[in-house]
Amino acid sequence: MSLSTSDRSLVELVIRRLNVMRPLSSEARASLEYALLEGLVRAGASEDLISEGDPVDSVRVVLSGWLCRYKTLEDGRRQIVNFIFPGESCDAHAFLLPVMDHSIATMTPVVYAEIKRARFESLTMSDRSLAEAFWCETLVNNAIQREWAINLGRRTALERVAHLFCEIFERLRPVGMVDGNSCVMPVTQMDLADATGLSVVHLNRTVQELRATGLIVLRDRTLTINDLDALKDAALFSPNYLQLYRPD
Amino acid sequence: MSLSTSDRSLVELVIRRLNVMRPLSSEARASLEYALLEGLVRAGASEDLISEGDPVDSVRVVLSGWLCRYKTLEDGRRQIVNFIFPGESCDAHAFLLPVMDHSIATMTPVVYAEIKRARFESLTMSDRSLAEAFWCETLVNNAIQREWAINLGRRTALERVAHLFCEIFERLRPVGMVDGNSCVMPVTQMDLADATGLSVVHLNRTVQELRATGLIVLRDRTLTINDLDALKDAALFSPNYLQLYRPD
DNA sequence: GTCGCGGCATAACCTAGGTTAAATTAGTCG
DNA sequence: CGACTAATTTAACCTAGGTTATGCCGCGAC
Repeated sequence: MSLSTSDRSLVELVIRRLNVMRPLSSEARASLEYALLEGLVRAGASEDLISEGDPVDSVRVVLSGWLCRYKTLEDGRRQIVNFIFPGESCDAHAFLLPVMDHSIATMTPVVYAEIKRARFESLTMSDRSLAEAFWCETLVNNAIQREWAINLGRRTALERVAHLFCEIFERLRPVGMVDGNSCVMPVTQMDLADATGLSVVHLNRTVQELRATGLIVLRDRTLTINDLDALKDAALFSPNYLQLYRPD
Repeated sequence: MSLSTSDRSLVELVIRRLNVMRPLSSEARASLEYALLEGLVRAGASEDLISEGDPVDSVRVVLSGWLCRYKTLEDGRRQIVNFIFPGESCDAHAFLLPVMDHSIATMTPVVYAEIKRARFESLTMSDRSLAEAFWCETLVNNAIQREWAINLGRRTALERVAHLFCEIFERLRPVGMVDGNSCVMPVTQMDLADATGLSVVHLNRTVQELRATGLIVLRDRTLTINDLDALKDAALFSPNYLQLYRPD
């Protein structure tokens, strides 16, 4: 695939983000950059990249676009169990288990880098900090999954939606994808409903309510949060679980 | 702490279980066994072993008893986000992140082995299969967490409770803790409610319903599943996500 | 242009599950 | 054994959120 300047800067972004998780040696950064640039792939919106039951033999690192992990029940009920944002990897280490337990779909057009298992393992085995950075990502993912459990199990509709907006905003911020108090929101209300365990109708009602109270503006696929602290209060949102900042 | 014959057999059980995840070398088994026997600790029921916000510097491996991971909201709402059963480890690798994002509490008296971070890391660095076995555990945990998301977000009360019973049964089976079609159920309905995102009253109603249809008997802290396949159907339960059996 | 379709919005109605309260039973500590 | 307390059960009532339906808007295909 042909490389553009913007692809290169996206790769920089991934590396900068991993570097925040664990400081990477310059060799690690260089070899990862090389591997990423070599495996660039583009995909359209609403494509399944991998489905529940599929075996895995590569790692995908997202450079741009939004994806989601989801599971479905036999009768069609669908639950989005997590989003995947630029800079994050799809299935680091998933190849350690025989098959996928969930599916991954694109929600927008995406650019990602695909690294074959053998290549990925030789990268991480030759540099401990790189291995740890990817593992940290997996651990944070696990923490996000737990937060979603309490979101789905114990928060009201309003709190859930507010919480999701806070989380999206805070996860997009460190990869430079928020602009002031706004960020893109390139997904349908159907998707938001599937992520919050609500029906589309009630999701819509809830968004109306958040608009009416002036907490957010959601228009033209853009989310604007007028008062982030107030939204966090409404959501009972506490960002610790995202582990965005190392203490040291 | 003094060792009993039964402690030794519990340690065997942990090692057998990890060995199913990844075949372990005999040296790995021996050194792990030694580390486990050295760190035995007992705790009573309803004790917090570690709380949200605490730093972590050891790994606990459960030999007997039930624990749960939970999160709470400021106003007291509580969500149990997962159970921890004998043979499983509490927080393998959690020390890679600065602090805990959730709390872990005992639900019954427990026996566990505590391995300090440095010891754990030297164990896993000297044997790749051991490291992979523990990582697989973390990955399966992640998969369970996703299944809980769809459980909380998209299943009805009856399906949720039935699903939880199926999961508990299937997770206890490989560690020899089911007897025919029965297993212990040493937790209160309050706990089951917090795990399924229901109120205690409705949890009770739902259990009554499962009893009335003859699917289960729940009495004297013992769960008996009369027809496991029927219960799985009622729950839309599919055990893939537990990755209990390696394909090979 | 207009046909068709996907996404958003709103209304009317309904039900699964929450809440409150009180009775019953089981367990624990003297 | 009796006194407390924690856990279960049941009942009455209520509300958050689901369901069904309908209209509207914007957009791509032709």
